[in-house]
Amino acid sequence: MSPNPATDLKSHLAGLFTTALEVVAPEATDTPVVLERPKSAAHGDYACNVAMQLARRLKRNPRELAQRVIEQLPNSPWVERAEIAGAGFINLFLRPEARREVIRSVLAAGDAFGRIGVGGGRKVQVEFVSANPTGPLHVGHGRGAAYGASLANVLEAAGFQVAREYYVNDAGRQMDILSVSAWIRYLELCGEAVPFPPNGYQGDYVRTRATELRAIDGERFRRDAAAVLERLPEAADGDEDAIEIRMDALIARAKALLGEDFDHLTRFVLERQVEEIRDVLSRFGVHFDLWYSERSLYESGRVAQVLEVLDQAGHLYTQDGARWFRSTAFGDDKDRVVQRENGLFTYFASDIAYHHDKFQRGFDQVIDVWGADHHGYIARVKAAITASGTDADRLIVPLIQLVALFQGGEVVKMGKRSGSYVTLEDLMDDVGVDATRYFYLARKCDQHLDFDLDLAKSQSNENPVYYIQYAHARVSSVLEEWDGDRIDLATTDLAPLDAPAELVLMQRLASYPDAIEIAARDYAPHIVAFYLKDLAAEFHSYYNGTRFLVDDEAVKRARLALVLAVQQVLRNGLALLGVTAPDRM
RNA sequence: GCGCCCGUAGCUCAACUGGAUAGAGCACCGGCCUUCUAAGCCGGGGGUCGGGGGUUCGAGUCCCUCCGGGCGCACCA
Repeated sequence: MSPNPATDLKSHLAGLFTTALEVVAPEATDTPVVLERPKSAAHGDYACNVAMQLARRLKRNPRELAQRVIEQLPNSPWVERAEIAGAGFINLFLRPEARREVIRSVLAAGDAFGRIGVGGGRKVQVEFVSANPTGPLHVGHGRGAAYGASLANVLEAAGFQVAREYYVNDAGRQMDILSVSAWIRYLELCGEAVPFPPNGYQGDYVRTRATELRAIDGERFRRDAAAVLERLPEAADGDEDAIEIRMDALIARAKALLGEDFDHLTRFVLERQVEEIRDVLSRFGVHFDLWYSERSLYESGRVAQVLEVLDQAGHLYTQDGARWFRSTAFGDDKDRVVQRENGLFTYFASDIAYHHDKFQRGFDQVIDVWGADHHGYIARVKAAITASGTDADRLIVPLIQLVALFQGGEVVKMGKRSGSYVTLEDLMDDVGVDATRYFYLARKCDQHLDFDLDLAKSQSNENPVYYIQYAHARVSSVLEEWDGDRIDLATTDLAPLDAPAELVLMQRLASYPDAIEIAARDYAPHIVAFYLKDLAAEFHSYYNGTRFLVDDEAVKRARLALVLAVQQVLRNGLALLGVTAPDRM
């Protein structure tokens, strides 16, 4: 059996139209035959608009052409009838036995139903979350996590070979600031009075790191407060520039006083931070194949190497003491600095190296899931990819719009350094993993998201995710009550299924692979969420109007086969979303 | 000022790469539990798809313009 009978059926039907076109419009046989699933079941199983497309080219009446096409359609064992509708649509109605086939397909394929081949085994990388390890994940990161994880699942189901990756920004100044922040908290624990810098990381997790550091390494990193503070530049409250200068001095002082131990401290803090992020994401059902270190790009010399290559190709130049990449030659608004006047590489430089490395690893397509606030960055990264000889269209960047958190009707302000924000962990604990993931996914990623905490917490029972899960649990309950052997249902006679509600459900089941295909094509996992809601709605309606465990054995078994198939598809879809499919609720 | 995203029912959102009468949930009104889970079902009201122009047989969807909201425009990451 083919992994996707629905696709085979579709191409079979398209073939009928192609044949008809050769007779009706031999001069326009190249007109693409597009079959789509009508929104309304009254419009049949498939609709074709080829007559309307032809009408434009041939300047003829579309309904008349549609009639001619229908007359020339070869007979098919699957098609009951074709009819003209609206401006010139040709609607195909499948024979009931053709519709029932989907139940066999679902039950035979099981968890694999909905796995299709459009990806063709191409290698695609999905890099997502990639939040700085300088603090816990917040609700914005949660959205990227839910989106990226489900997108990866969807692509996998669509037949791509998917690698999930987290880029760890473990290099640069913000990492130094984290180290210094932890160090000062540590010094406090040791009894050294060093005032905490206002632009240090204020969160409690920094104190936790300090406590851990002291528990493991004792007073190894202790230095006199006087030595730490000696001749440090002053910074008045509110003088932002002076505060940053003082921080730089503090970083330099820490490195001078600690020597190699500074690096040791940094690695310790980093490791624990990443570990916490990994744990939270794991609890959220989000896993990665690779945690890629930015620092490693420097240590392996890749950054310098890539820049050398760009330089050789004439894409770099020096101005005002800095090294610039001529990104304007590749469509960017302005050229970008890759190496600063002080000799340090910019974040962009390591990102060039990182993307170069991604494509060198053999990915046909690379997907970077970014927050919408990074959109201005796309042009320069694409420019760098083009400059190094790779087709930049192979990089896809879905932008996740920001999440605004509401509580008590007020926007909750969040700041990383101030430590005042609601973490993803808080959200998961309050709302639950299933509801949180569904809530994030139940809208397009480029839609702003107002996350109402009060609503999510107090009315979590009204979340649509329970509606879908409930449908799944109801089937479990029915099957438990029946207490028969499910294996037998896969081969039972389906002929008794002919009620409208049953035909509608079968139609819906048959369109599941289409939903996967569209979701993968558009990088839109929310398509799956909406599909499941529709399927659940049709199931609940069926459930309320029809009793399954009836005396007539043949009818009972046919109905059970149908609802078992519904349950299977619900489970498959929920798995893509990272939501559990409970047997009881 | 320039760029990207968004604007659809009172609220939160869909609308399958231009299709048929723009659909759900929440909220509101009225019904349905002695029968497989009522976290459910059935029915009802509710819309200038931000405004205007254009392309098309056909526009919520594409183009132009204006209005409104968000986010960017560093030798930060």
